[in-house]
Amino acid sequence: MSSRMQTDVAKDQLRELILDGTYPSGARLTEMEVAAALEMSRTPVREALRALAADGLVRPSGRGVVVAALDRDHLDEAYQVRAALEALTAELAATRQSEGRIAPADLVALRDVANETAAVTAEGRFADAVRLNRRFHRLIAELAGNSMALLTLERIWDQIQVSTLRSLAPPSRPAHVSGQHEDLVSAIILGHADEAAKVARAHVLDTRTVTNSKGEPA
Amino acid sequence: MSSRMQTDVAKDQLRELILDGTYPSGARLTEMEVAAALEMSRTPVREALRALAADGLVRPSGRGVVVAALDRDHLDEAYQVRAALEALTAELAATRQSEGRIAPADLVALRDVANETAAVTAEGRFADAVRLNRRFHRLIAELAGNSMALLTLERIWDQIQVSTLRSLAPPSRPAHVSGQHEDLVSAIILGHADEAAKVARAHVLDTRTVTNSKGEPA
DNA sequence: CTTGCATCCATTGCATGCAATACATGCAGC
DNA sequence: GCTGCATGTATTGCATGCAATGGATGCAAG
Repeated sequence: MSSRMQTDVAKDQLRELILDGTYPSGARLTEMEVAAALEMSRTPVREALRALAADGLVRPSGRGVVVAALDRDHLDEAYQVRAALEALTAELAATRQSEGRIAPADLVALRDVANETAAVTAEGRFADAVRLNRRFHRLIAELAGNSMALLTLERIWDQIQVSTLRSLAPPSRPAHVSGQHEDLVSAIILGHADEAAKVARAHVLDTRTVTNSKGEPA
Repeated sequence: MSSRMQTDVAKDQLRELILDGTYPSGARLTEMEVAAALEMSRTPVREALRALAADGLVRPSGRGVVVAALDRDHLDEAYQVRAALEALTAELAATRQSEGRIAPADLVALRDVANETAAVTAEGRFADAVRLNRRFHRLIAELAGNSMALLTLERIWDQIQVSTLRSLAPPSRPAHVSGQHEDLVSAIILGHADEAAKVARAHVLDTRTVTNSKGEPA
């Protein structure tokens, strides 16, 4: 049964196509179109679309579904939830580290990703930067050892990503963001749970301000 | 389209049956059984089961699905996420209150539910207490005005509820719990955001300890 | 040129058929 | 009596047919 059903294939492929902007937000998808594109029947496509709707990536709109985008208010809400959860994962990761339950190699990997993210951002490779940034935050969530938090965050990240795709802008202060990442890594490595939580929350809310405000001056 | 499809009916009914213990955790459900019980074909049932699986209420298990229960570790994870999110909603609700954006009647309603919860708990009507307790927490999430947080919490509440159904035990210190509810209501009414967050987090983690520990003495 | 309405048809929601398959059952060998 | 394998069967995953529906289209009236 677990042999990757077509439903799963369809869901993963559609998710990918939505998150990389091939199907931009607002695009209308019909079962038959997608079925034709993925060369399968309507049934698995239908199930995939419903699953994506449950994840908030598409939204039923009259006939068929459209790729969803959060409006400004809902995007703000998503960032608030994300901030709360990333504060949690950062805190948990730092705590585990202070208890010696995190492998040094994992911390090295985390720092490497942070550095790589800073590098590609500085180079202006924004698509790569988005991917690495997300990987950075996911690594922390994984270090937290809370699968429920990770799962919940993945859903929220997806929604934020699809909602901010069109404004695929560089951070206004790349060095600032990289510095925050660095601070977060340090707090985790040092096992400072409260500090890690504080930095993580501030970082997420800061990111929200940058990507989601009209004209916040530096 | 929005005219309550059979898929939705099936999902809601099954969710209800699972949450009230009619289908206890571990019970195996087959598409055909459910289809017969709900008097519809396999297709909408199938979609409902997949939706419930995405919500974590059932889990595919070989042929068919079984009603899911979180093991001790995952239940702990769920409580951590819940604590983080309820701290957020309490904080947001208090903030809105301090900004005068909450109708007095809503606060009265909140206090009423808290009192009623305390009353039925004291009376030993535990099933009612569970329902009211959940309503209490949901009211706060609604006052927070963050639909994403509310949605996320609903999912987690569902999973916790189905996982703790069998131990439908009274809180070991009902007055203690009621006092925490009271403190939370007060913090929100006074608009003390930080305090509300702190109390909410502590309350959830306290609940976890009580319901999820082996033999914590009173 | 715009507005209202009737018609049409694309598209969905649901039912059902069919093949694949995982699990249970029972039998043989040890 | 226990273990391993073969066979049978229940149940799924997917495809497809059919009726319902709602949005688009075109026409007529103002």
